[in-house]
Amino acid sequence: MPEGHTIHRAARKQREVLAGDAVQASSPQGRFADGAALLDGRVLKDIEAYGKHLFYRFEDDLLLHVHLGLFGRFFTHKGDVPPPRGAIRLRLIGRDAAVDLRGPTACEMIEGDDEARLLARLGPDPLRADAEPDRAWDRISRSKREIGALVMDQSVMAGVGNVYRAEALHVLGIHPSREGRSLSREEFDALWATVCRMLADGERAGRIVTVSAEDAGVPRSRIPRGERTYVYRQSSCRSCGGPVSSWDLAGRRSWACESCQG
DNA sequence: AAGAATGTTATGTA
DNA sequence: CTACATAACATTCT
Repeated sequence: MPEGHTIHRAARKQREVLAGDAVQASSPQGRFADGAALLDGRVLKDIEAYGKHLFYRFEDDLLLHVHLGLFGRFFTHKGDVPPPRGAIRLRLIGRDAAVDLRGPTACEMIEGDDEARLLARLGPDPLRADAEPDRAWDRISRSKREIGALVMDQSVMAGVGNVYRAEALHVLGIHPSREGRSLSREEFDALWATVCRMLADGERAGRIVTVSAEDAGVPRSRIPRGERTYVYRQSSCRSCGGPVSSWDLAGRRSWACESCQG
């Protein structure tokens, strides 16, 4: 479910309801019991998102790293906290709400230079004010790899996933199979700006809607499920109506309109 | 009800 | 060293 926008949104929302106070931490399913025991009763000082990674900073320099992976999800309970059902890896209960975590790829206590090592593997994050897009340009402009593989490579830029890769390249008319080094600086700048806009938009809306209201013919908030993207999981292009081809690119399904992105 | 999916990493092969 | 493929792992939905 998550690309970078989901992660940043979770950080912001959870910061509002959890940060600044002691939290009650538990791992009802047991797999994270040791970590939860360490965190229980401590003050959660801040939550920070970087790409698709989340860092929970607790008092006494305790640091929790969470990565949702493909299936991970948060559930927030306001008011009464229901008894845990199923495989909840982590439950944090704060003053205003409780947050459950299920299905993460990573939910672990880290220390020392673990955080620095993780961050060193990440490219600039379009949702962060401190992002340095030139770092992404350096990689892309020198690479023979396909641009569709590069934009999803978290060490090139952090936060873009399979939906935004398809959609961002589509609106710019760039075919995912083009070599990274074939992009002009202008094309890269437009790509970066588009990815920034799309991710920020997704964070605000809480879901991915790349189709414009004009193209959809209805307000963006009312576009039906399955019609919110131009080419991602589409058989025909929602922009020009032409056929959309799909194939495997860097281990994930990729979509492109051969007419718009020829 | 099998299979795909808004992801990453470790490992093997060329 | 680079590139690419495969497997592994997490869970929900159709």
